Amino acid sequence: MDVAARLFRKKGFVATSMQDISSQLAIKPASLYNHIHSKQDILQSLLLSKAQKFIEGMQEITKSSLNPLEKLQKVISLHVRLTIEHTDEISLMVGEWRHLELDSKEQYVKARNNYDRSFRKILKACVRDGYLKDLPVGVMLFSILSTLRHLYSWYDRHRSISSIELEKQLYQSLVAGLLKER
Amino acid sequence: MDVAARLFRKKGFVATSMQDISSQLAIKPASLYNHIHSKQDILQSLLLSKAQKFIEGMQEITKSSLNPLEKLQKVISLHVRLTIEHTDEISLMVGEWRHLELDSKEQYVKARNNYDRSFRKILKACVRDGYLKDLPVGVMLFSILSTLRHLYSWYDRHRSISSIELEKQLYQSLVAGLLKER
DNA sequence: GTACAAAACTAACGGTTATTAGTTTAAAAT
DNA sequence: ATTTTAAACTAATAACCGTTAGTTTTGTAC
Repeated sequence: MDVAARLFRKKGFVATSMQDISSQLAIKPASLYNHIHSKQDILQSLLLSKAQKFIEGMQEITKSSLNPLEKLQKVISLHVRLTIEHTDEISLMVGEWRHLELDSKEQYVKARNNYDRSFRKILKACVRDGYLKDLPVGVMLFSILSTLRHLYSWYDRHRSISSIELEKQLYQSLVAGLLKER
Repeated sequence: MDVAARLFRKKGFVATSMQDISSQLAIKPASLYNHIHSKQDILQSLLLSKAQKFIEGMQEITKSSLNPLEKLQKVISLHVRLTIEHTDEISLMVGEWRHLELDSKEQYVKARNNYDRSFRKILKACVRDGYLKDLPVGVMLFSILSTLRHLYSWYDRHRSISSIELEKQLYQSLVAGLLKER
């Protein structure tokens, strides 16, 4: 799975052949089928398992008793942690999910929409409770989310940074500027 | 080229066959070759021509006599304009450039690096001249740039918004929070 | 040492791919 | 009306794809 994830990321799912994967493992393509059911199955496992981690992380944050701003901070922290731990797979969540088929695709999209909705709720709560300036939440959400989603590409070029430092800088860039002076 | 761009965006370059393209045009796959040299050529034309537009836009801004903050504003405006005018092609610049081959790939990467460097210079100048808070410019650049680069996906779901309104909201979300009070 | 299971192998399958060569039709120019 | 040019066509090619079936090797448990 790790080899596949790395290759899918580098070449894309469709451009990666079973031959590519098997040769990295020093076995024949057909031998792969002793371990997996299909190429599509690899993608599904990779994507759905990581999507699940985001959902779980978000659920934990949502049902906590933190204030909205602290929740927002926790979400950033969640993205940073998962990005560092599963860089390749996260990159697939951005670029290769459209090659999922049927049920798995539907399932994935549903999970992502659900996640986005939770994120939006937190932002709205931040505005409602006076933590953030009263700006249109749509572009605000998009801006924060697209930065967090593509973090893997930045992290690749700055692997030496600590997760704590990265979280701090992201908070500075994404959130601190939107704080309401109180 | 428009049909190809739309299909490349929807299904990905590799997953899009010449059959896919030709059938949308109601001709046979082989007939395409009266107009183009290869599938790869389509991608090259699409990507390099739009990359050129970004380079040109950035050059014009760079050599203008505006102050750094105004330049930053102009760059946002450039992204918004090109995103609205060439939504499909811009999406390819994010997701399909890795399927470029040899020279064209090198050329594309070089152009993008060059663009990023110019962007960074503007940001640094903003900090130097006291327009923006003195934060690490790396994450700041990444955050702004990744939002602007993926704007096409947001724009798709909000096509009714005016470019001026979009620019204003982006400025609010991305830059206003980083302004130094003076 | 023998039995069993896991995981490798070879060989082959039908299907799709981008592309070419050669030919015919349609449109435009003279 | 004739010539020229552009753009469609048919047919074929070689390469590669994911996957299956059947077989052999390898490692483990008794």
